[in-house]
Amino acid sequence: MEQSSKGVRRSPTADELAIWREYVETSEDIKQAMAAGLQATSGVSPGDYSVLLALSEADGHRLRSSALAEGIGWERSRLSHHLGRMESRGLVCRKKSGNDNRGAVVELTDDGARTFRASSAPHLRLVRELFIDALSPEDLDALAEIIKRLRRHLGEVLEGPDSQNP
Amino acid sequence: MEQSSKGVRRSPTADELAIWREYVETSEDIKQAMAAGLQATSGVSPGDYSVLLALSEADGHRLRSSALAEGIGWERSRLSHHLGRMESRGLVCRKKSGNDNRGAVVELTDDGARTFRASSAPHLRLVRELFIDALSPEDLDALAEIIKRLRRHLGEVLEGPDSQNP
DNA sequence: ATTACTTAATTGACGCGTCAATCATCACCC
DNA sequence: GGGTGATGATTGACGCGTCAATTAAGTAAT
Repeated sequence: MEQSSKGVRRSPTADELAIWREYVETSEDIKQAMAAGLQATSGVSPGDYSVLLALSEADGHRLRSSALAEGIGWERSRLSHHLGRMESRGLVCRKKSGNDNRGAVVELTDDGARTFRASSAPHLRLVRELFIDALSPEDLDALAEIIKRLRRHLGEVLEGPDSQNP
Repeated sequence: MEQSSKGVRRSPTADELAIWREYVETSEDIKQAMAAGLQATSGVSPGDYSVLLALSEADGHRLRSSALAEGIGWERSRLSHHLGRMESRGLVCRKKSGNDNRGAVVELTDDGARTFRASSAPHLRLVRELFIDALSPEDLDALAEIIKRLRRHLGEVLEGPDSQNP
C-alpha cells in the first residue's frame, strides 16, 4: 500500500504552502478592493449587488426568498439577515406570498432598482480593472480551467468523507 | 485616441464575467472549507492559526503587537480585536513592553503553544486536501504565475488612481 | 381532528473585519 | 517644561456570516 490509499500522505512543500498563502491573500485582497470600490462609487456591498442583480433579472422584480437564496447560492439565514438590512435601507421589501402563506416574496423597490442601475456600470468597470485587465486571454483560459478543477475537487472532498446521505 | 487611454473601455464579456464569478465563489468556498475543517479538528479559526504560527516562530514566543500585525499583514485594529478574543480564551497574553510604554507585547501561553502544535498537522493536511491535491504540478505553477500577475496588477491599480502621497 | 413530519423563513448569539474616534506615550523644540 | 505632533494600541459602532433554535404553515396518517 502506498500513499494513495489511507496511510500517511505527504505534507505540502514550502513552495506549495507559499502558493497557498498567496492564493488566499490575493483572493481576499481582490474581494476587498471590489467591496471598497463598489462602496465608494455606489454605496452598495457585493452582497447587496448580488441581491439587486438577481431581483432585477427576475420576473416582476420579485422572487420567493428561497428561490433568491438558491439563485445566488446563499444560506437562507444569511439572506434573511441581509434582506433585513436592505429592507431597512429601502432597497427591497418583503410581502407574504399568495398561495403558500409561509413563503415570503422579496421585491425590488424603485429605489432599489435605481440603485442597481447606478451600480451596474461601476461594478463591471471594477471587474475589468481588478481582474480581467491583469490577465492575458490565455491566462484567463488557464485560470478558468484551474478553477474548474479546484471546484470539482472541492465538491468531491466535501461529499466523500462521511456521506451517509441516501 | 483609443480605449487604452481614458475614454470608454469595454465591459467584460459574459465569459469573462462568468470566470470572475467562479473565481470569487471558489475562493470563498475554499476559504470556508478550510475554516470549517480547522474548527472541527482543532477548534481554531484561520485567523487564530495565523497568529499562533507567527508567535510560535518568534523569538521567545513573543512579539510586539505592531510587528505581529506587520508580519501577518493585518490592520492593527483587526489584530487588537482578535487578540482580545484569543486572550479571553487563554491562548495568548498581553504585557507592557519594557522600553516603550505604549507598545504592547503579545506572548503565546502554554495553552496557546499546545493548541498550535495540535492544529499544525490538520492545517497542513487541509491545505493538501483542499488545494494541492486538486492540481497537477503544472497547474500549480501556472496558478502561481497568474496569482503573481493579479497581485502585481492590484498593487498598481491601488497606487495609481490618486496617489498624492509624497 | 389530533398528532406527527416536513418545509419556509426568521431570530439571537457570537465571531469576524472595517472605519473613525480615542487615549497614552514618546520626541522635539522653543 | 509645556505645547505640538507623530506613533502604538484600543475601543465602539456597525455590517457581515454561521450555527442552532424557533415560529409558523403546509402535509400526512390514523
